[in-house]
Amino acid sequence: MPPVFALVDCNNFYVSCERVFNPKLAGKPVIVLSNNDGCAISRSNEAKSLGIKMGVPVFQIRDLIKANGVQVYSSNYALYGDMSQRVMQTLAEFTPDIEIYSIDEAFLDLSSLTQYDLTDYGHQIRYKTRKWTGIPVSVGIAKTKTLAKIANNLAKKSKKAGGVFDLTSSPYQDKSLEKTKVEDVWGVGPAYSRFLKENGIRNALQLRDADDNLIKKRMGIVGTRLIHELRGVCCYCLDRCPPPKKGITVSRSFKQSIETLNELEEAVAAYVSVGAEKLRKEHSVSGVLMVFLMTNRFKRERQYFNLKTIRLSVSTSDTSELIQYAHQGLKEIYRKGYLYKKAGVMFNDLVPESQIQANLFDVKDRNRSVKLMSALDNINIKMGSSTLKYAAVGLRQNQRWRTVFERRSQSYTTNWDQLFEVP
DNA sequence: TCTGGGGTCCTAGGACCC
DNA sequence: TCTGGGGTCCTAGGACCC
Repeated sequence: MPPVFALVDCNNFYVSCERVFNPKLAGKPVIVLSNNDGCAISRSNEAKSLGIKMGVPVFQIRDLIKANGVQVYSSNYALYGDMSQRVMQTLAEFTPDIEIYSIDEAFLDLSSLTQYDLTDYGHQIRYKTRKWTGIPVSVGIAKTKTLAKIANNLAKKSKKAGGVFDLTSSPYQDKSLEKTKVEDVWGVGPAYSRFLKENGIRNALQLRDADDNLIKKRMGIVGTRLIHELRGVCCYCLDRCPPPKKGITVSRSFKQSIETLNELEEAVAAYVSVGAEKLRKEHSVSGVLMVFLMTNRFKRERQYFNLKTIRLSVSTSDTSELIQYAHQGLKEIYRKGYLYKKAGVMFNDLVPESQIQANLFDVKDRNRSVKLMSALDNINIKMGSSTLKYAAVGLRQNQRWRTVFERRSQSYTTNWDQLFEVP
């Protein structure tokens, strides 16, 4: 049975989430911003038409926003995460062979359904997802994941397609690839794009028919797989249960730069708290902690970046223990006299908590720590996150490092106090 | 004034060992 | 005139993704 994939992709996902709970936004230019309301990271089609580019800093488009009445929202990850779950649950109704690829995308294996009209099936997926969740999606169908990506792009662009495009049955396969710019192919970023164009390869069709050796030499095994996928030879199969995470990072920019070690310690303690909670949710412990800090790379002032790696004698997910290690590392890399713009922690060498290697000289009561952490997590799940937190993150009044979201919508679906109200 | 955050995979080169 | 070879492991950096 030859493989057939569908890629289901939510249209302008964050903006679409906002629209579900605020129907007045339909047909208007809308954007959703990154942390600290910094950059535009999701744009409605109307906003795209105004020329608002992905990732553009919002201060650069102030006038455009004002002149066109662009609706601007801070990001609301609680809302988007919850809406994503609903979309994925809906898609899972169609087939158990589903790979959740990102917050707004999933691959479906349709190999066993080829006796049906797949375009028709795609429309059913679209209809049901819209009806059950309010989120519009596009569906691309093809013999490989890379081709399904291309099909999905065409489904979004073409008016005639109506949001669904089946490349397996299309008589215009070569035309479709020819229409796709090489930089829009999945796996071709700025560096490869430049190289390919230098060699006269401008679209997906030319890439498909390119010389294997040329591609192999500059793009390695990844490039070889890429052109095979374009030829319809499947190199990436469906991953139903993705492997456990290899690392967890928590980092934030500060709206205003900060200078003192004290403030950095608070911020880092807060990031460790978030990361350790993620760690415990995954039932993992970390063996290597890294802490880093940096100045503002967009400024011309004196730059500084430093990172400290700490190997833990016993892997752990205990917040207080990890805060201690992180603070110890931070002290080593902190230099007085710089304006710090960002800091973060990374947990690496993750292993399942059931496989902790004991250390002969360990002095910590591990059982007590596990009980304490699970009590902490339970309270925060029941009463809302950060109901209980470590004093090391400081008092609310003077947290200059705290991320701001000035134009955030309500957590309509995840917070009892902010549920959607029918007027 | 104001510029996000979190991942994966691959490769080259060095250290080390036999 | 002349300085082995091959394997493994680790790390840093590059490239890409959403």
